[in-house]
Amino acid sequence: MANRCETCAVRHRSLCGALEQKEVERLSQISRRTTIPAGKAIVAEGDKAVFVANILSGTVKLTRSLEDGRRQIVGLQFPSDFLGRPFRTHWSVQAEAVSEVELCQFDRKQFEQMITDFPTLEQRLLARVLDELDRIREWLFIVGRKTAAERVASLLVMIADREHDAGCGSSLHETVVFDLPISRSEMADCLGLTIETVSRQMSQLTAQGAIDLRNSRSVHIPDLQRLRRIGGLAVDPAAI
Amino acid sequence: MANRCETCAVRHRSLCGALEQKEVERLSQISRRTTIPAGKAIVAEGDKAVFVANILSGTVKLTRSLEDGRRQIVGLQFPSDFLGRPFRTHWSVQAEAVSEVELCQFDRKQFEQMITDFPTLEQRLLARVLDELDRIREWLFIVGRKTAAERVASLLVMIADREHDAGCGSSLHETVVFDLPISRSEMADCLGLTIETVSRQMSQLTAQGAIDLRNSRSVHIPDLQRLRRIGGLAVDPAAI
DNA sequence: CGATCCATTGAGCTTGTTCAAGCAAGGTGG
DNA sequence: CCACCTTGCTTGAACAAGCTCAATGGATCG
Repeated sequence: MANRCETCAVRHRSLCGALEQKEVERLSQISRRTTIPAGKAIVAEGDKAVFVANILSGTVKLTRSLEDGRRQIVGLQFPSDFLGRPFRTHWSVQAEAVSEVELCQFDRKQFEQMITDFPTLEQRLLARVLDELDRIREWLFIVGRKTAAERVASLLVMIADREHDAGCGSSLHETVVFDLPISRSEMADCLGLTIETVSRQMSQLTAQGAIDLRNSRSVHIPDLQRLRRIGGLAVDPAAI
Repeated sequence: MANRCETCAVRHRSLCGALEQKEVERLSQISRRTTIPAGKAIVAEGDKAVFVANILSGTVKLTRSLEDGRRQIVGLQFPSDFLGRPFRTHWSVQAEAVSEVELCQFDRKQFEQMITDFPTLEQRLLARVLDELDRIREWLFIVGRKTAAERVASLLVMIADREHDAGCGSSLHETVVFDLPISRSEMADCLGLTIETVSRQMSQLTAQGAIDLRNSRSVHIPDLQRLRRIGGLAVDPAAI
């Protein structure tokens, strides 16, 4: 398997998209694919950071929790996202597979060497981390200051955006249909709410006609802009 | 003023600490010092990103807000912290001077060029952004899942930690005295609470003897570990 | 068909908000 | 120097958003 990167589904959207042919080859040599079953922890808070990875498929949640069971999801990651902490010896969050997850792993130290050798890689990583910082700041705002209804609407919009993030500047009043990658309990942990409150808000959004649930996971959004408005979000999709 | 960096108060703690003599000189040439009075906005959400900066003195708050007045502080920055968004054309948050602030500004594009030319600078920046990501994830957890009392205690601990972050591994049960850089209203905006709730919690912490207020800004913490426990934080200072 | 796992719904309660008043410290001007 | 504001903090009482506890409903799976 000289260069499986050539057939990688997320090759161009991921970090690796920055690299030249020759560089990809070197990266390919230190990569290792793994599959993690749904629900399994990938790493725990405090674990030694031995690897970093690109997500090839599936959804990963990053969580922090207290001994008494309170839990907060501090990051949701999707295919092509980068998972890991270069230049850090330990994980500061737990990472868990929400669905079955395929990873393209690299030994952390070797990856750090790659970063040092290939500035384009480092710049792309920096840009990604800055993006993530933006997103989590937005998230902090949502959790800190929005009502339950606004939070749930915001989460749905965010997931809808990230699910088909390819075409971004699409038309107003667009219709979106997608499967929620996460359960009600995980939605609650994202939003700093309880399951029950999330459920009630979902029901209310349904009653208002802002969303339409085929089953509890399958969401139909007839008018994304309207949901954005309910969530108190900028109506301009580019603002994210 | 050939090289004012030599006398820079935050030289070694800031990004620039990574640089060689020759590099510092080049950076020095593109730097410009400015002073911003307390309470004044440095940049607004959506502003063009024309500069980045190191904070030399003072405290900066990063905020996001809704038209109806709801506001959330999504970052507090102190001397030696880096302020700005390299590789981004616009600001995604408002930055405001909490106290009078001195900045060491660089033209964004020139700074980006420096980053590209000096990998050590880029790596140090990356490490900083990763640190900030960690901190804000911790923050999201606090705002999403902790009670008012825990939030206020956590904030006090965080500020105490950052105020005299020099000596970190100091003794248990240590005593700390410091001035709050922020008002009650800003504390509330950090924590997703109201002024009144913050005030009540401060009173309660005082009643419990966990803190001691000379005046509303001057905080005496007789036992930092105890306050950590009240805040539901790990008792190990290194865990941050 | 029961068993299990989520999700939904209801009723009452708690925490933190809202609204309103009071208080202390620091100007300002007569 | 003292009345008068202003500003920021504190405190109280009533209220409401979201939580807790409990019951019910619907899938899916052996």
